[in-house]
Amino acid sequence: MSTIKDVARIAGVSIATVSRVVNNGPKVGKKTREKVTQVMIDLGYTPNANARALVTQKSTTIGVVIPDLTDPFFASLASGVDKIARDHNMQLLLSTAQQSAESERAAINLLIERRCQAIVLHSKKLSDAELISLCDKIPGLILIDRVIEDIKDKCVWLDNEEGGKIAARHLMSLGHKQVACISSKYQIEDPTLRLSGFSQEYNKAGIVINDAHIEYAEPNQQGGEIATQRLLASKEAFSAIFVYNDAMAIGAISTLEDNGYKVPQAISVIGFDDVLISRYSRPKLTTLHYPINEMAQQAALLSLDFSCKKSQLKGNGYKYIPRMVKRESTTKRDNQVIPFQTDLYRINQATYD
Amino acid sequence: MSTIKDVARIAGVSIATVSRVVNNGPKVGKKTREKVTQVMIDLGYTPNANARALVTQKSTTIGVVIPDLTDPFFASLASGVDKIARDHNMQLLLSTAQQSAESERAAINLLIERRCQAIVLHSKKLSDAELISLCDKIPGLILIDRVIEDIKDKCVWLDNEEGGKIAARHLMSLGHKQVACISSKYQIEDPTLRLSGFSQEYNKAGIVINDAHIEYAEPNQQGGEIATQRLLASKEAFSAIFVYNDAMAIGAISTLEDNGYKVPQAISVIGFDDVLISRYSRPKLTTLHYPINEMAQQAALLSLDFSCKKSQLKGNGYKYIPRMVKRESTTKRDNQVIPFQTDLYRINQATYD
DNA sequence: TTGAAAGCGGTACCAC
DNA sequence: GTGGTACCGCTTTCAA
Repeated sequence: MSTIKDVARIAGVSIATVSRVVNNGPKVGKKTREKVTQVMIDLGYTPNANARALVTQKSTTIGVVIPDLTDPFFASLASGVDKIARDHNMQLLLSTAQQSAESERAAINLLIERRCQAIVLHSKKLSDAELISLCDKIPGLILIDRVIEDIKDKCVWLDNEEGGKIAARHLMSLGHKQVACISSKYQIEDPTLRLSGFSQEYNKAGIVINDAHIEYAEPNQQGGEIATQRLLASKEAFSAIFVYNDAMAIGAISTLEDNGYKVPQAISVIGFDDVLISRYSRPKLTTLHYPINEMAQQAALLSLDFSCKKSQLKGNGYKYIPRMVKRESTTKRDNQVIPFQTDLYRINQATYD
Repeated sequence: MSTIKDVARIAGVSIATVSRVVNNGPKVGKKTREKVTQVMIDLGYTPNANARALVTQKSTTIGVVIPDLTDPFFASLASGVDKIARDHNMQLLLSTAQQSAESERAAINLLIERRCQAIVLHSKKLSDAELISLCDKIPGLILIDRVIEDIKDKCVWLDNEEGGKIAARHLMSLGHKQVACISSKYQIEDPTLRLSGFSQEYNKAGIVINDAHIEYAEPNQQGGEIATQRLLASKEAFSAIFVYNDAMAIGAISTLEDNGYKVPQAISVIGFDDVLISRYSRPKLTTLHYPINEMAQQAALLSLDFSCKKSQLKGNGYKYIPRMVKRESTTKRDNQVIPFQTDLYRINQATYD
């Protein structure tokens, strides 16, 4: 691979001149410019971004740390950052971190070694303290999907509790007084906050959601199926279910219909996140939209700002409120339908692949 | 951000020694090593990967060019490359290219500027000739989802035609003699090959699929719905549909059921790709598995090989054959069911969101 | 076991 | 306008 020296030598000029041509610098004679350009083409010269980054002390990459690209949610997050990167003629450097503090630390470190100006970090395992000191070290580090009070101005997050409240209000407005919840214990914070907001809102209306109406399972489709089976087996009465996320909600619908409960006619189901699959399910899922792509873009922008030391002013960070997306899986409570018919219930021996 | 010089100065040693410590080089006194290590920690020293890349003439990044991270198919491709990158202590540098030759060219160029050793390229817009000369320039460049005879050894692709044949055999084995096809005109090659393989296999069995049984639409859910509506409106008889991809297949199922045709009891539907949503649909989609993640891993590995100049031997590249995934949307043709009842058909005025 | 020094491929300042 | 050159941070001989 040819270098700037090769170009200079062959074009019969100095490397300084070549550099000027490459960077569209001013004060280059037309003839010289043409000659150099031609040599660059002949040689297939491509400037070395590493050398450039070294001397200019700035990389043109934005780093992102996420657990897994395979999850459409995180893919969307990465995609949002990528959009901003492209808009600024930068590139995405991806660091995937398994769900462990050690791994997250390593992922961030790789980004720092590359001297990424801007870093968007999704971290669920690192402690607040560690994150705070990291933010201190890296001006352009922004936290996404997490809020830490001391460094709020560097956080972009979703109000999960408010999301729960919105879901509650939606179901209440449809006349649902007996509701069940499916949550998850396999993550921190998010499930708890969503559930808590939901309960609070029902409590405010004088309805207490007792533990018998709450099931916990793994946050995937199968988890939703299992939780729903348990809910049905408990013989508690309910006309709607608030589910932790869309995958679980789809599992819930599947089990409900297998057992003779039409969704939404007999039982309404509301999910959370509004991931791709929620639009493909039948019935299409009513859910709360998690604007992760938009949030990621905001985080990237913010990160760029901080890395340029522009934003020295302490803001309040960016809190997003999920938005209701009414599709087909929720409807008015129908008094004709008995929410739960014991004799109709049968265990559905589904096989999972 | 402190440099190797800072560490050397404060530790009272030369930068050469610090470098040795950083790289676990041999012949460093135990005391010196400890002292230097301590200073590195105190200073929060992180080696500069750009400087390293410059002097060692090798970057520790694998580049990937894809159209869009938001599409789970491409996310899975990127994820496969990322896995190999991690396995080799490297990182993923992502370059998204819009669907234009210009954009693909720019995306590749960014990767070359960064001196990526290995590049996995998904390109549908660049000409064979351009790709060939590019492969010539960049030893570690590997093409995925495309095969060019002259540089076959640098290609990793899927046998789409064979996929069509497999689908045909599956439907024939279930007794389906009257079949319809939904394809797409909005892409090159893939739809044509899949359809061609499918037809060939049916022809071989003495069944000709005529044009009235083939509909074209955009390769998404809505396209599948529209194509199916047209198929139904045509009043042609069929008991199964071979659909270009899973999203369209889900659209097809939706329209069929809305019009009173149970899937698979009345009409079987088979998709292609086996993307995430095919497992979440109801009924779960029978489809052909496109092992993109695995292929991407293979491509990354190959790329690494070539970039090390190990693989000078011309191989034959890697051709993958899609695998049948039987789920719920296909079943034996039921002679009791009249494949198509004209009087039952009604236009379904669906609204799309 | 350690240090001095020559680059890697650029940029940018200073002369001319 | 153009050229000379001092770095950027690090690796890697070669000597000591």
